Amino acid sequence: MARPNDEVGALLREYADLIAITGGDAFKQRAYEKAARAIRGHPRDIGGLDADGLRDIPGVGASIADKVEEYLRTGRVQAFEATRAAVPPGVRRLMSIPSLGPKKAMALYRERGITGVDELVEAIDAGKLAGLSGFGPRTRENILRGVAVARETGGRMLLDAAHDLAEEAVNGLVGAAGCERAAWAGALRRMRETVGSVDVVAAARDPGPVLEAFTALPFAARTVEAGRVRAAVATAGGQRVTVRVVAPEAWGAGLAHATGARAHVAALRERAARRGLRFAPDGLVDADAGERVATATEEDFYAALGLDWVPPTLRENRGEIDAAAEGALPALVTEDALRGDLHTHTDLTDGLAPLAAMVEAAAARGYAYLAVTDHAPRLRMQRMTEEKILAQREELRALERGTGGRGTGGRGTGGMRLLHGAELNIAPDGSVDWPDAFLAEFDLCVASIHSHFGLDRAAQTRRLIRACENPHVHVIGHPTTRKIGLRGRIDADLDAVFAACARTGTVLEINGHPNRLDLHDEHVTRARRHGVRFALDSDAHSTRELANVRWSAATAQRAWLPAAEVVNTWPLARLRRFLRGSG
DNA sequence: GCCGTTTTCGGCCCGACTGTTTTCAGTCG
Repeated sequence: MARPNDEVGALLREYADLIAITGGDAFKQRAYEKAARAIRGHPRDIGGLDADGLRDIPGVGASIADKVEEYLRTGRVQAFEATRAAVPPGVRRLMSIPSLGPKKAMALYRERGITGVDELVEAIDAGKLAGLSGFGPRTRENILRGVAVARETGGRMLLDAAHDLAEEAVNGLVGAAGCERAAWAGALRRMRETVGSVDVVAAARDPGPVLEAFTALPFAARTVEAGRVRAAVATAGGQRVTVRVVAPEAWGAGLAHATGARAHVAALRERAARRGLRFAPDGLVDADAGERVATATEEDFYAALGLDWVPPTLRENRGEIDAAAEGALPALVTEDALRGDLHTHTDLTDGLAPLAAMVEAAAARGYAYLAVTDHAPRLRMQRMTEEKILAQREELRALERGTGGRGTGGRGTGGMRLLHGAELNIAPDGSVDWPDAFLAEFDLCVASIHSHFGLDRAAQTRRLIRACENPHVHVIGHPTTRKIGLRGRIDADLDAVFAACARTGTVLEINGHPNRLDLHDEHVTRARRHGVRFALDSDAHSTRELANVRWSAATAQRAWLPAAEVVNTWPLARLRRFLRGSG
């Protein structure tokens, strides 16, 4: 893990789980969870902080600060070791299956000796859970379904984790002897929603020293493969990172080969063959002359095949090669084109940063506007009230005027405009929080499903369509509610929902949280056919997470989406007109 | 274990749903 904040967050989270599994104090467990979240979302790198500095992070007190300091100094925490030893690591992993919490995970271990997911599935198949209290047929079914969802991602990395690892690999390689350049490729560069292995390409005359440097990088726990021009390592967490070294004059072809999906590469290879060229991982070669065709850049490579350069997010063989041949590739929406974010949270509900900090961070991104959309009351745990959200509105207006806000010193927003909103909850019947008159006072409302994921198709479809038809609902947040590796999509007739969105002018969100990416690219493609408009949102719960729109933009690109169809690329005046229903 | 404009102890995020129970524990958002 690249960032100490993430590493320490994971450590504290692990300890919180272990407290829960071993039946420790629930408030202590919560304290560790809270500290883990606070450290992960902390805007500054904690690597250089001492115990005093750590204590300034809300949720981190003397005890946790000392433990974190010990960890940063020594790589371990003495006080955690005993608890760790009492629970096999696989038992904790059982908790990642929906419907299995700490109590059930521990029961499986104590009563049946189960210490991992595979063992659990075997035990269910063999009927070994019979008679175990709390594991009736429905629970066993839910477990098997949960495992199936988890296996779909099968240990693949989410985009943010893959990206951090890739950056670390590339940064480590560019300093290696003789390495002229290095870049990440593969599924990550195409921004597929999950990444099986992080693939890096390096350019060098002599591959030896580069490969040596690669297998010696700090994250490389063991070497999986060590060839003449290729190497692969696994991290301590079992994540795979590969590198291929190509000659500098073959850089373009090598990078393209390592980036494209198999079908894209195969189509390029055929195209090359028709031109008397051979496209291989190590470059492009004139088949007759046996001479390498220089491709110093990817543009050179695609040009050699008579093609425009294809953006990596399109390299899936979904028509991009024909489009590139005809000069008809689409102008894709980019992260830079975004003028604002329409779905963000503050510490008024479950966000980590105060309103003023979120505003400041959004302004630093160069946004022209920001919508603040904290949770509404039906998400009970967030304890939202009319009074609290109205007080937030006051604070927000004051910030915009440059006359206040907690700890801002009246700095205001640097010209960025603020939209006051909320993330409403779509009830099973399709209704949302708060009466119409109250909703009418918001600038923008996102509405999302946060409960009753198991309704049948007809009910779920009706539910979403009714939410679309609500004139106060502007955006449907994370429309299918899937969480990658954790929870499947709700069952709904999405085409009917998309049609309702188009008819009512309701925007569909492309949520950039790396474990959501919802809508995902294929549904965006489908929704486009109905004429729907989209919002690329971060769903940020901390200042750092505002950057999640990077993954939203990538997902949108994979659906060939142009900026014109993304409402938060529009100037505020046009966005407001659209929200009011006058398009 | 954290926290404090009701403060150094005694609270802490609430309540619905689910599957299983026969009156509720566990899980989740």
